[in-house]
Amino acid sequence: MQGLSSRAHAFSVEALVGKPCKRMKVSEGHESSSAGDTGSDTSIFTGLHEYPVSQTKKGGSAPRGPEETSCEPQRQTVRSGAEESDADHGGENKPKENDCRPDREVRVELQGSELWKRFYEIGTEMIITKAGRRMFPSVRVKVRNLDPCQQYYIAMDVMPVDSKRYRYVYHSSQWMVAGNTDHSCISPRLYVHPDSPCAGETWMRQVISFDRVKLTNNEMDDKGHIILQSMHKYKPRVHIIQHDPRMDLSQIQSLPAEGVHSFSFPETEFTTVTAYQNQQITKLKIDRNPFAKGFRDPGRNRGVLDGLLESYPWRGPLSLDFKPFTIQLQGSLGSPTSGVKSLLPLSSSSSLHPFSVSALSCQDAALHTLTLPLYGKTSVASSPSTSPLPSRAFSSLGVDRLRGLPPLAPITDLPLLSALQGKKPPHYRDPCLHGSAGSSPCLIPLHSPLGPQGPSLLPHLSDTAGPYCLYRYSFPLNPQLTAISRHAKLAEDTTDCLLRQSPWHPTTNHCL
Amino acid sequence: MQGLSSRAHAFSVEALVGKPCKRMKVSEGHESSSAGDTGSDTSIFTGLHEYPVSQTKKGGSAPRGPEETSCEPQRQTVRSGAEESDADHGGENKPKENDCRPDREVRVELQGSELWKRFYEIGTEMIITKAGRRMFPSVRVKVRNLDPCQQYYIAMDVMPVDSKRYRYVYHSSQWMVAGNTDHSCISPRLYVHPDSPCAGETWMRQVISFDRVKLTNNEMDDKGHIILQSMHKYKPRVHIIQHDPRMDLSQIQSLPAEGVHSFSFPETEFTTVTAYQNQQITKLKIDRNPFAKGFRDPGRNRGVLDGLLESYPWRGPLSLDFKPFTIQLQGSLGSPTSGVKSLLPLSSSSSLHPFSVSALSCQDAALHTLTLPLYGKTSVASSPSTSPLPSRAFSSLGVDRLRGLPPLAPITDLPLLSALQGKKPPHYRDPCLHGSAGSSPCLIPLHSPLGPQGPSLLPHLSDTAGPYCLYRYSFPLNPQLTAISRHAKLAEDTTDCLLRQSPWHPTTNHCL
DNA sequence: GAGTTGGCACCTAGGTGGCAAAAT
DNA sequence: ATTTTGCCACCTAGGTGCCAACTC
Repeated sequence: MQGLSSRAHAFSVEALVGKPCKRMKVSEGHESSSAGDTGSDTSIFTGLHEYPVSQTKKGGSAPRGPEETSCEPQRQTVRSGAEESDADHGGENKPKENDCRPDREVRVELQGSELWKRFYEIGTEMIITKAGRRMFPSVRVKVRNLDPCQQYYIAMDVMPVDSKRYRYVYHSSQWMVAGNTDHSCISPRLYVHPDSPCAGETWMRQVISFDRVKLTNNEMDDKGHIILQSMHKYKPRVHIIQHDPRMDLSQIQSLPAEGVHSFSFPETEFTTVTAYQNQQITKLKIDRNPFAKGFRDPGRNRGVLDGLLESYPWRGPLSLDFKPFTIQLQGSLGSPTSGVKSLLPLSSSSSLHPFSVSALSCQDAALHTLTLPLYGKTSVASSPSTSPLPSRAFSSLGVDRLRGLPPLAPITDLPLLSALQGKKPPHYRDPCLHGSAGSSPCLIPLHSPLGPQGPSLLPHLSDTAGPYCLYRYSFPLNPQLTAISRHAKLAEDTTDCLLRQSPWHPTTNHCL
Repeated sequence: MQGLSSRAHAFSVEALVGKPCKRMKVSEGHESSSAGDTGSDTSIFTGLHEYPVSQTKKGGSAPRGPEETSCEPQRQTVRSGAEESDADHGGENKPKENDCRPDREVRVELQGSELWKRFYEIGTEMIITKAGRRMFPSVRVKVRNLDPCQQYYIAMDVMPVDSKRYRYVYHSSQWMVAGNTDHSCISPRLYVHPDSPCAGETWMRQVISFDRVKLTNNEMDDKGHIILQSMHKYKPRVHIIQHDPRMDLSQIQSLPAEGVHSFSFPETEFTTVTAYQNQQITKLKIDRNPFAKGFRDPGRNRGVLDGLLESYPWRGPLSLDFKPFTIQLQGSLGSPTSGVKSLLPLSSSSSLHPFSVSALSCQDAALHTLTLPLYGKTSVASSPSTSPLPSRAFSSLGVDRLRGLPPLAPITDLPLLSALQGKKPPHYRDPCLHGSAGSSPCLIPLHSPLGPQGPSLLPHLSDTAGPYCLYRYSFPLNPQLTAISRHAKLAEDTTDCLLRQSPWHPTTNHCL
C-alpha cells in the first residue's frame, strides 16, 4: 500500500493485522549517518515538545523576514548518529502501553528528499490555479518516536518564506525581488491529513503522504485548498498534533495552543507561479511526474516503431515521412505448416514474419495495407503479455480491435465468418454503431485492389495463395502507423502465432 | 461534495465553515410519509440504544436460519409520521453540548432505496472476484438523531441471510436452494467508513456512502475486502458506533460490546455470484452503473451520427455500410463572405453547412474527404461547449486533433503554414514520432486527387475557389466515420464559425 | 509586456460486463 | 455441466503541461 491514501485500507487491512500499541520497526536505513547528509534521500527533523515552531498566525499577515518560522533547517542537526541508533534499538523496548508520554523527541523525515533537492537546486516552482493544483513533488514524511497508543492529527500548511514578490528574469534564469506583498489578510489554510486522527503506531508504520493537497490562487476558494499568492516564496510545514480527547479536533482550522510539533524542510521551499518560468523546472516535472508522461522527451524511450526499427536489420526502406515505404517483419513461426512468403518486392530481408505492412504511398492517400495473421492457437490469448506497452495505449489509437481478432477454426468458424460477413469481431463493441448491419469497422477483408497502386501490390499477395487471409486496415499516415508497429511488437511477442489457413481466391482477391 | 469520500474536504472545507455542535438541517423530503412507503426512495430504520441488533459473531459460523440477525426489516415501521416531524422540528432545539446523550433514537435511512428495490424485485446479484468487486448499487445512508458533538464510527458488514447454497435455474429464472453452506469459519470483515471517527453533526450533514466497499471470494484476501462465499444470500448491515475516547477504536475489527446501533434493509439482500446469472440483473446494472456505460443499449442514445441523421432532413443518401454515400451538412454561417457551394453532385439539399463529408466509396477503399472550416474567430475557442459529448470521446477515435486546428490569420499565420508544410498543428503531440520531420498526422492539406473518384470530386471543390481550405482526413469506414460525424456535431454547435480564407490553387488543388 | 485563464491532447488509475479458457 | 478466472474493450475520473487568448 502506498502511503495512507486509502483510509479504508488502514482500517480494514493493515490496522487489523497489526498488533495494537506495539511499536513497529520501520526501515531506517541511512538515517544514522549525519542528518544533514545531502546524499540522503530523507531529511530528518526533531520536534521539541516545548514548541519548536512558532504558532500559527491566525488571520495574520505574512512574516516579514526569511526564516521567521522558527523550525529552522539548522535544527536538522540536533539529533543524529548515536541517539539515532539508540532509537533504533529502543524500538525493542516494551512501549509503556498505559503511559502515553513519548519516550523521546518526535522525529520527522522527509521522503523523496533527493527529488526535492533536484528541484531546489534549480529553483522549485509550483503551479497554482483557480481550481487547485497538486504539488509535485508532494510532501511525504515518515514520523518516529510517537507514542504508539496516543492519537495524533497530522496536518500540513504552507508558510510564506518572506513578504516579497518575485519575478523571473529569463536571461539570467533567476528569481529577483519585484516588490513587497500586499498584505491581503487571508487566514492560512490547514490541510489535515485525511487519516487523522490515528494512533501513533499506525502513523509510524508507513509513509504519510500529502499528495492530495492542492494549491490555489483563488482567495474565494471553497474547496479547502491552500490559498497562496502567485510569485511568492513558500515552504510547507508538517504538524504533529496530539489528540486531546476533551476537544473535538475534527474541525480544526488552526493549530491548537499546545501539543503541536511542527517541521519544515529547506529543500521544499518553492515559488508559486501560474505558468512555469524556468524551463529546467518544466523539464524535471515532465520527467518525474507520471501524469506528465505525455510530454516526455521521446528520445530516451521513443515510439515502439523506433524501437523495432533499431532492433531489426531491415531498417532501410522504412521512413516516417510521406515517402513510400514497406515494412516486412520477421519472426519465428511455430508451425511449419504456415508457408509464408515474401509478400512485397520491396522487402529486402528474409520474410517469415507473420505480417506485413505496406503503404500505397501516394503522397496524400495514406492508404495502407496490413496483412496480419489470425491467431490460430488459443495459447495466444492466454500467453502472458510481455509487451511493455499497456493495452490502453492501443485504445487511443483506435485500433484495439485489431487484437480482438479471435482464434479461429478454418472456415466454418463463426467469428471468421462474421468478420468476413462484415460483422463485429467477438470482442468488438461500438455502441454508436450497434444495431446497424454494419461491417467490422476495423478489420475488413480485402476484396479488391484499392487504388492506382493497389494492383501492383496485390498480385504479390494473391499469388501466395492459401495459407493466410488478408485483412486490410486503412489509416492516416503517422499515428496509426505507430499503431501498426505496435501490432508488430505484439506479433513479435507471440511467437507461437500461426498464419490462418483460410481460402483466398487468387484472381478476385476475395477472402472466401 | 458527494458523500464523505474525501476526508480532506470534510476537514478542510465543509467542516470548517460549519458551526460545530449545531444541528444542521438536512433535506428530509418525503420521509414524513410512512416509513414503509414503497414509493419512497429511502428506507428508514431506528436503532434502539438497548441494542437492536445481535452482536457480531467473532469468528463464528454463519447463522442457521433466515433473519437471525435481530434487526428485522419489520422494524422499519417502528417509527414514522408524527415522530418523524417531531425530529424535524427538534432539530432547532439547542443541542446539549456537554451532554452527549442523544435526545432520541438514532435513525438511518437508506439512500437510493428505489434502485435497490428495482434490483430486489428481480433478485439482486453481486459479483465477487478474487481482486474484490464493488457493490452496485452501493450502500448509502443518511443518519439522524445522532448527538452532534459525540464522535461516532460508522461501519458496514455483510451478514449471511441463511446457511444455504443456491443455484440459478435458467429456465425458470429462479434461485433454488442447492445445499447447505460448508461452514468455513472466516471471521466476518468489518468495513469502517473511511471518515470515521467523526462528529455526529458531520455525519448527519451528508450522505454516508459505502461505495468503496469491495466484495471478494478470496478467503486469503489481505486487502481488507469483505469475504463472502459465492452463490449465497447476504444482507449488508450498517453500524453506528459511539466513540469511547478511552478505547482506541482505530483498529477495530469487530463490533464493541456496547454503544452500537445496527441497521439493515430488506431490499439490500443479494446473492453472490462470480458471473451474472439473471440477464435482467445484467441489464439493470449496465443501465445504471456509469462504469458500464460502454455496454449500454445504444437504442436510446445512439451514436452522434445517428442523432445527426435524424435531426437533418437529408438523411436519404447516407448509410453506414459499404455503399457509397455523401453527407452534406447545412448550418448558418456567420460570414456572408464565405461562399460555400454544393460540393458534390450527389448532395440533394441546399448546401451552406461549413463542412462536408464525402466518401470515395470504392467498396473497400475507405478513403474519405473531409472539408472542414477553419475557425476564424476567437469566439469559437472561448464559446462554452454545448456538446453533450465529453471531449475525451474524440481521443479514442484518434481524431482529436481535428479540433485542435487553431484560429488562423489569412496566410502568414504560423499554424496554418506549419499545417500546410506538413508540420504538426499546434496542439498536436505525438511522443512516438516526436522529433521526426513528419507531417501533420491527421490534418493533411489536400494536394491532389486521391484516387479514381478523386478527380470527379475535386473539380467541385476547386472551382469554389478562395474562401476555404480543404483538408483531408482518411479513415477506415465505420469508426472514424462516427468521428467525422462528431465533428459535424461540433461544427453544429459552433454557429459562429467561419470558413477560412486561404488561397487555393484551382488547377493543382494545392492549398498554398 | 507580464501574468493569468481556459481549453485540450495526453496521460494515470481504475471500475464494468463480455468472452472464452480453465477449473471444479 | 457448472462455476471460476483472466483478459480485454470500453468506460469514468481526474492530473499535466502546452497554447492561445485574455486581463491588467
